[in-house]
Amino acid sequence: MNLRELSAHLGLSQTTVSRALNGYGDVAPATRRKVVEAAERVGYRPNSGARRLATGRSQALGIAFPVDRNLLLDPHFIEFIAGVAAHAGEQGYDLTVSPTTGTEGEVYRRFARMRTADAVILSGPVLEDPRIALLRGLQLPFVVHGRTQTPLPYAFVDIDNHGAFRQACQLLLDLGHRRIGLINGDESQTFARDRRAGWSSALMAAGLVAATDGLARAGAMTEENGYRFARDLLETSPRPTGLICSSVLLAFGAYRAVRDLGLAVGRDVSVIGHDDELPFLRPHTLDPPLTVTRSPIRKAGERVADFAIRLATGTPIDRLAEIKPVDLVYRGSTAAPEVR
Amino acid sequence: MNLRELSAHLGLSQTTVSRALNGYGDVAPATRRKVVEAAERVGYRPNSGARRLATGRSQALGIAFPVDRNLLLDPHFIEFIAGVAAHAGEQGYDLTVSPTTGTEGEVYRRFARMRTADAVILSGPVLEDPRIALLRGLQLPFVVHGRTQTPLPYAFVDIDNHGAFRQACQLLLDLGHRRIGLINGDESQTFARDRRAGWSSALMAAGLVAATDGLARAGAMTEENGYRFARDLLETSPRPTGLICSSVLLAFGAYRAVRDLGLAVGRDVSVIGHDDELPFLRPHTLDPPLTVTRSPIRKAGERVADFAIRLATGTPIDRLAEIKPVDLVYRGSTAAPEVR
DNA sequence: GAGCGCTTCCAAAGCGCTTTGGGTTCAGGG
DNA sequence: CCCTGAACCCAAAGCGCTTTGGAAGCGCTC
Repeated sequence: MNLRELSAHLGLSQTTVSRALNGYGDVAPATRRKVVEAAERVGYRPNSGARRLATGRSQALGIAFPVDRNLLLDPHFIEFIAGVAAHAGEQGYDLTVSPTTGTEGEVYRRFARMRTADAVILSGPVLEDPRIALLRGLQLPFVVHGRTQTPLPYAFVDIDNHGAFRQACQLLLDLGHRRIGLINGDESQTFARDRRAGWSSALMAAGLVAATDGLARAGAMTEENGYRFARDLLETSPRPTGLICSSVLLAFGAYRAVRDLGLAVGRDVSVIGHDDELPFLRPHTLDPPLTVTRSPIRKAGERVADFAIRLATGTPIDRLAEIKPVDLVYRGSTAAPEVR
Repeated sequence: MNLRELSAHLGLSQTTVSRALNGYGDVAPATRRKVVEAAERVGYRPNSGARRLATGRSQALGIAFPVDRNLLLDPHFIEFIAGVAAHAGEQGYDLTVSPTTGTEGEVYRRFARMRTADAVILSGPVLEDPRIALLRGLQLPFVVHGRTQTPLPYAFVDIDNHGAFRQACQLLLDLGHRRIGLINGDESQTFARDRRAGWSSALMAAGLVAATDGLARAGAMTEENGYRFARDLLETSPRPTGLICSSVLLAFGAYRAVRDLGLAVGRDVSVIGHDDELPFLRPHTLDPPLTVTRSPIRKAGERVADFAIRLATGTPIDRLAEIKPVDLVYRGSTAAPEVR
């Protein structure tokens, strides 16, 4: 069933039916109701190719899917995509994921030229991200998950990484900790830098300037790295009594390291992790339950999709910037350090 | 730059340029070369909407993305998608993921009616899967990752789950184990049933008919469940000396359970896991390194995409069925049971 | 009752591609 | 020298939708 058939069936012109269905004016309420009902009844769905051709818009969001880079290793990214997909779907938008090896430029160029996506979503921004300039050049609307350095305004959704990690570190300081290690994600990415900055700013403010030296490790957020980094830090002397991890996966590894060294989480070493709410790794099921800074990455995905759609439909960029606050959830993995 | 401009630029008709670019006959080799070069040079990309409209095909593969069901919790699914995306991209196909809450019917109907995907990919089939009939009814080509029960032939890619788990169980039997537990994925899904059948057939063949009773657990393949199920099994008496897990994530949890009970993997309890080669959870990094049955789920994704594209371009279904063999990799987590 | 402004509808012109159904040219056979 | 067929190319007709530029009808006012 296509538009022509539907309008013939209704005894109306294609114009009117189209306008009725797309919510334009110039059509009497009664007519509109009739049209909408009929469309519903016969199960009319506009052909996406035709609409795409006629409007030049594709009703799709694009996202580059790096098949060999770190991002993919990363369940965080996936959970984020889930959020994007969920919201896009609700709004009748498709999500086109285009895999890419190496640089994403090729994909964006295709998106732009084939008009295959109305807006694209940028993940894992680094401090000076060449993709920004590329997308601007291509005139392809984009929204960034995270932030980056660029003179011009751009649409983004981020969480308060700095604040979260400052607060986490402050909590440990307040409990009496003095040597607090940081197990961070890849510090070429902005979120990780922000977190490090948050952590060190708390230490600085407490007058522990030297305390940042050698107490940070960074790398891909895997359990394995969590173990390695934690073990590495815990073997320095004097031993840190607190560890702040950029993900639950890292914290997971840190727990294992603590145990392996014959220590106990909570008693000997306080641990805080950042919880993106990955559904298959829940911090409260750890033993002891993990204290976390928490911000659901899926929700961020939804918000990003929302921004992307609005951007594609004309909302000005400067309205599309958001920094979400982060919760701090106190659980059993943090305590005052033992007196020695 | 569109076709018309390109052909004007070349002094040829749109027809010829189109035919040259799409590899049809009726165009002189020299002309073709010239056209292809020019297209390359000016960076011509056909407008996907227009092509879609003209051909009725979309050059896209579809996949329903369940945002609230178990699948999504599941890094296995994601790794699979990565494979699909990688191969699709290589072949110039897009991957449209359409999120769905609850049933996938709505999504497929949309795919079919809007011709938004030339073929769809079906994940996590259950024994009697209603989606099969639906897709057949919609005339939407599909390929299944896994298998299901249906009278008519269908395209699928599966691994030898039965053989793999029989072999894993046989290995433990050969080492002298007699009580061997199974920690399985959700047994409404076919792969999990097949694995259970493989496990029990090995036990049966060894004359241990009763040994299957109460020694199997099943549920979502999370670390948490791995822990719960393993702990549960290890607290039965007599204690099983071997555990076979349907995923490394489960095995991960099982390790934790073994340790928590003051036992040691390898010495007191032999563990085997199924390794889908999730890049962020590597079995050989466990301590002791995990013995696995191994089959990269990403490769399966690539193969499924390959099948889907071929299906969309006319390859008959009966050529598109494949059952991959599974490797068994022997590592330190398996040993002969202690004599008691 | 002519003129005007509204509302409601429509015919028709594209959007950029593929594909049908011929043309035209040229070589070679009768 | 004409005819035939092969090789190459082209004009034009859609594909199904949106959107422009009116037209028709209606109730007013002047």
